[in-house]
Amino acid sequence: MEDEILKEVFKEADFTSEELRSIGALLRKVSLKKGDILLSEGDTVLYTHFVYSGCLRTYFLDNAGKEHTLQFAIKDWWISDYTAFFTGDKALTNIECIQRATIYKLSRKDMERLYLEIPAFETFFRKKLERRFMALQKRVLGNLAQPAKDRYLSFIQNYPNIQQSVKNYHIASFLGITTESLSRIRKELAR
Amino acid sequence: MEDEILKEVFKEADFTSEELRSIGALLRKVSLKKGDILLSEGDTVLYTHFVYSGCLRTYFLDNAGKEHTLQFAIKDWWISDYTAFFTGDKALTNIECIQRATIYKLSRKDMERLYLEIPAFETFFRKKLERRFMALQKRVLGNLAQPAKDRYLSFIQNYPNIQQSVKNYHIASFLGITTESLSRIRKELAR
DNA sequence: CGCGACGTTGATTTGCCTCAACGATTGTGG
DNA sequence: CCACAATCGTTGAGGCAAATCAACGTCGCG
Repeated sequence: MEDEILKEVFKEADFTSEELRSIGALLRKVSLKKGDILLSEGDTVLYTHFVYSGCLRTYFLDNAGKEHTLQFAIKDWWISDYTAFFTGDKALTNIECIQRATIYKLSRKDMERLYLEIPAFETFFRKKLERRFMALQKRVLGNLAQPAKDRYLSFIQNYPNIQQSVKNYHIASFLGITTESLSRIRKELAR
Repeated sequence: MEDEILKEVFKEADFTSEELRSIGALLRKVSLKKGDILLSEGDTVLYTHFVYSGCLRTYFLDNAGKEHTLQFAIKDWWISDYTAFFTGDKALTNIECIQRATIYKLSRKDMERLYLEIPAFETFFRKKLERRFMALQKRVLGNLAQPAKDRYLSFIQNYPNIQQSVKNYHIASFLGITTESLSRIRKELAR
């Protein structure tokens, strides 16, 4: 994997150049086109993925057949079915490429080894996890405390770059509303 | 701090007994009675807290004056305003003791030092964080995909021990519904 | 061009909220 | 230990935000 890309993946980390090299040797490039499924419900989840370009989403399919988007990922984000990735259980979600993407995958096995060998590696992912945790908590709070319109406004404010890459029905399924409701909200805001 | 308690706090961790001792030296016991406020909105959050006994809750107060419970914590759980604790920002939430409690607090400063000195300490909290992350994601999914009744059923199934310690209006504010709605749900389920 | 995917609009329904009143339970001071 | 108040939970009537169901534009693409 190319050096500039590797530096970008771990730009906030505190690695020596040898450490960086040995980590980079474990990342594998994957190219995806729009519509590709990176992961399906029921799969064993061996990898987490760094998004170098493009856009992906994790979604859950409920009993009624409705999709609920858990996560979007664009440049510089990591994406996986984390619950399955952390526990070893089968995936409950699906990951779909929604805009032609280049990603780099890293296996749980290699991560476990790196956690032991390179303390700074564990620090890097602990901090990533802290940030993801905060974002999720903010989302829970939004779901509890805000009506749909406010959640939509927060969304386009917090993820201006994602908004361009995704369809409105993806946003609706992320916010927990129907496409019709989102359409009406957007109409009202357009005034 | 007493050795048996210390062992319980870190029972899943892989520490040497010297490591355990030096960590234990940094934990401070705090006793709380029902109604005590451990942390208020606007505070600087210097500590995270291990609950040895009793029950606490983290809640957010919205503009309309409504409470939204983010987290309950009973025996063996850690509790804080994590967003403020991680970032150093002021707390946006409050933490209240809802059942006489004994807790042990650990400062961020000490944690940072331990992260550097004892890699197994970072592993311990990374894994804790992974579990918290999974729980939160499950909650987001529930909010998106389930009606109030199903969320209530999941709650009493997942937290049977907490249910005894908290009032119904605490549960309602956790589920994102009113006490009246919860009352009607319970009535319907009682049949 | 014509078809499928996406977004919009309208009519109606529904799950949950609001407001108000009233039991039940808990806690407390006399 | 009882009396009374405060807190907590329940019930009912009415309202609202968002869902459902159905139909119809519009855009992009094979």
